[in-house]
Amino acid sequence: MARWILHVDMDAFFAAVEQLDQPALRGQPVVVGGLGPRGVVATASYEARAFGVHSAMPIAKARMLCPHATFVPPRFARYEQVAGQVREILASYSPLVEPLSLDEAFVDLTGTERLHGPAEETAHGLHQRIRAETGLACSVGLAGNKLLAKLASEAAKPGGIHVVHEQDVEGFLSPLPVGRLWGIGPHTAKVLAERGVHTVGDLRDVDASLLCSWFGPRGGAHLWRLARGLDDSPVVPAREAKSISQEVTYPEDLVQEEVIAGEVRQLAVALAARLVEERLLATTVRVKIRWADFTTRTRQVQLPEPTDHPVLIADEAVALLDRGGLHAESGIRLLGVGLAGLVPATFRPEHLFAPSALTDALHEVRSRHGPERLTLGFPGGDRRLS
DNA sequence: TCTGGGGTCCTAGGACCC
DNA sequence: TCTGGGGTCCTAGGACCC
Repeated sequence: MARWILHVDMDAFFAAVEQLDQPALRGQPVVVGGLGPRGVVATASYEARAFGVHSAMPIAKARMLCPHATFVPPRFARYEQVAGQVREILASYSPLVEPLSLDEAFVDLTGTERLHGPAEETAHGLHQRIRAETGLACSVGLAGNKLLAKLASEAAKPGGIHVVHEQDVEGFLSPLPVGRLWGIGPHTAKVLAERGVHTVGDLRDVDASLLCSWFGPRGGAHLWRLARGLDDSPVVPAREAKSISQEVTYPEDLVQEEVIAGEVRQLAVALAARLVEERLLATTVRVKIRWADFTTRTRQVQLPEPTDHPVLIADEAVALLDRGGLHAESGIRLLGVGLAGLVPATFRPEHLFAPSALTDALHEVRSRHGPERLTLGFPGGDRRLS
């Protein structure tokens, strides 16, 4: 069966929410972003974009380009609230909704025709309902897969609907610059440009074997499919986070070792609190450090067993800093701590027994009575330790 | 105008085991 | 004596996304 995938993208989301909540800002240039000396633009309203302001631009430059804009720090809790409203609307059309970020989502409309009518009508209805129920504009793309649906919503901006039918795929893709394709960033775009490939049409004309010689067998095959608008990746509703992290760029570079260790501890403790909140344990601790000259290093270590213990995590993070000579020679602008290898915190042996004592006891019983002898009861059922 | 913060995925090399 | 090949785990870095 032919698929219908819809992509919704809220227009200038953070800025639009600010304009919604503060009517005086409507029709005015608004820039949402970090207001410190090292802040960057998260979202600029269309009025601000007219002055050349765009996402990821240093706030300092945005102030030069558009000094009369209103600059506001982000209010993520509020954006989250509105995003939830939008997700609820989307969920009323299909059980398969995949949020990509706060302001974007895929909806699989395949097979929803009997309930909601043709996909194209659904797209219009959904577009209207978001406007009516949230007061915010969005752009909607509709096509046969995620790759094309996302490109279609971009073509629909601002505030429109764009449908890409199967017979129009080649004509739709050909003139687009390769960098617009999902997965082709600045680096790949540059490598392609050096080889005379600028548009998706150019890319389609490159031999598969040549692409593979440039980007390896996997990368080459991937680009070959992208150029043809081929993508069979499914719309995946909720996915578990694989890692969590927290990092800070300091207004001024840090140089004192004690201060740096203290900051890393603080980040580690905050992350441990998130673990507890989300009922997770972590097995990998990472630190990230960025010097004044922007060189960046990471170090990571595996823990002997999963934990959410703040002191343990903080100790490991600080130890990682010392290992591999991550010191403050030239001043440090960013510190980060990350946790990975996340597992549900349904069972935490370290709180019942000292870990080594537990392990020893298990060995003891097994060696005497055989491996089948010992099982432990879990809150979620009866799983055998191995 | 010096370049955020939250993530995901891929690659490459080394250790280690069989 | 100077030689293997595959599989898996771990670490570090980097590209990419919003």
